[in-house]
Amino acid sequence: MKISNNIINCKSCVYRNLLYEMLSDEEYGLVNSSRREMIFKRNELIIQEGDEISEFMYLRKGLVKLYKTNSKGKDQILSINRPGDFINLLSIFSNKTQQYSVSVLEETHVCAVKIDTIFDLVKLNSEFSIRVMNRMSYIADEIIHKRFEINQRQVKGRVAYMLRFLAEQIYNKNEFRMPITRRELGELISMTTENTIRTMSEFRKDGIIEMEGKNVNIVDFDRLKKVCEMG
Amino acid sequence: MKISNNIINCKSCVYRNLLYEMLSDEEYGLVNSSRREMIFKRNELIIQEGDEISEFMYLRKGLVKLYKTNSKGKDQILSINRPGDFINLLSIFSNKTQQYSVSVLEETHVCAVKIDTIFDLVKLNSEFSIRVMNRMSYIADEIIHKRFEINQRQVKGRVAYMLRFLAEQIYNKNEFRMPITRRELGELISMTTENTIRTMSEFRKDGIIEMEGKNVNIVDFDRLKKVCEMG
DNA sequence: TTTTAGGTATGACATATTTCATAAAATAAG
DNA sequence: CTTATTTTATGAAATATGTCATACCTAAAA
Repeated sequence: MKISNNIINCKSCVYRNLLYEMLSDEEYGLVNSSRREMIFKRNELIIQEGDEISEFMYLRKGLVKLYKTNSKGKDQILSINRPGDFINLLSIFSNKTQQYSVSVLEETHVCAVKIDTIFDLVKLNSEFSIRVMNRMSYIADEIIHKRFEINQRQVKGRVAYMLRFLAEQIYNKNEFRMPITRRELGELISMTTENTIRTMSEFRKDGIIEMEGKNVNIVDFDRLKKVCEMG
Repeated sequence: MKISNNIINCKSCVYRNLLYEMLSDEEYGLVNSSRREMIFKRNELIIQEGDEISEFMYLRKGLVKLYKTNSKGKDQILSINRPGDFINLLSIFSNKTQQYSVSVLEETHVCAVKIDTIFDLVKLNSEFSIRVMNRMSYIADEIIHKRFEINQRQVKGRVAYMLRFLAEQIYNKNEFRMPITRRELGELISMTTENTIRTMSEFRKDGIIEMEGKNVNIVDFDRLKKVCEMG
């Protein structure tokens, strides 16, 4: 990780609308003065489960995974997050430590605002409070809903679901470079690496996708959808 | 459902400490004046996914399940909730409809406060806001953590985990009457009813539990724990 | 450049889980 | 109280998934 010294002006930030729009100039100044920006490279750890929470963090750029590690050292990925997502909002008001780990899939720029500032803003501006609650609600629903969808499918349906997610939500096109390994894909859908690889191969043999290393091209989206809906 | 006319005084309510402790007498008065109390019997539906959210609801007494229904009509239970749990707090600030259904396992008394009142309180009292966020955090973590635990186990481990949950968190004793059917237990751990039943029978044959209809007695808790930890 | 570690790939076999069938027991409905 | 429906129960067969072994490829490290 390195601290960025090329800090982009907040006025032009996407979060101005997403979270900070109701703040007065003075309140917005509080955010800026307690804010720092960091750059993380692939595989770096941004947040470790169990750490003290001292900053509220969100992505300005990049892609990360949010996950938990079990007692046997196995990871379970809860979500893939990108700019516009608040990576630790769900834990900030918990009076606990970080509940999830976050690590980097694609080079990521993180904005970090001191948590005390966030508490101050909540005290100063009730519109901001409500927006924070709104975002918490959204984040929780995203994670819970994704698990709900995954749990009712079996391997093929799960892989299809995640490929759709990547194509539709993350990259907005049918051809993309997988941001995660097959093992990580397995950790996302609670399946073994081998089965995940096998299923991808099967989709290739069936003519649903084309693959070359990490590059994936969904050539028969309708069939992918069907597999996704069948379970 | 029937409206209760024997409304218990809020001053003596467990929620006074859990959620409302920082409210002034005047603010607390707002809660009371927009509050109603309802009684639901087993299997009644308290909240239907998709309903408009007009009230903030929580249990004074009883036991409920919170669940989602998939496109094929199958339910997936996300949590079992009892007094002290806020059954729709996670959805109130979402600007959406109810995200989960809630139905009754054991006769339940529900307090319902108009959602406008909750918004007013958030605006009036920032300590209250922070407490609300704290509770949202807690609720989301509970659901997410439970799925995390369930997903890393196979049938035996899952059933063991839920039996421990019932014994340790819900009833505080090793002998209890199952508040859910085997099918519901299956919906809670994402397994078929048959497998769930089979696993319970196996635990009985192995001398881990005694069973008679819905009555369960965990006679070898150590072994149940071991099964739970093995996965 | 060579070495090393991790990622992708696939087969064969073991195990876990679902599905389908059937039946007794318990509970709800008339 | 009788009848219908749901719940619990179990077996056998089909299917899905995990495990172990092995190989090759790729990217990072020495």
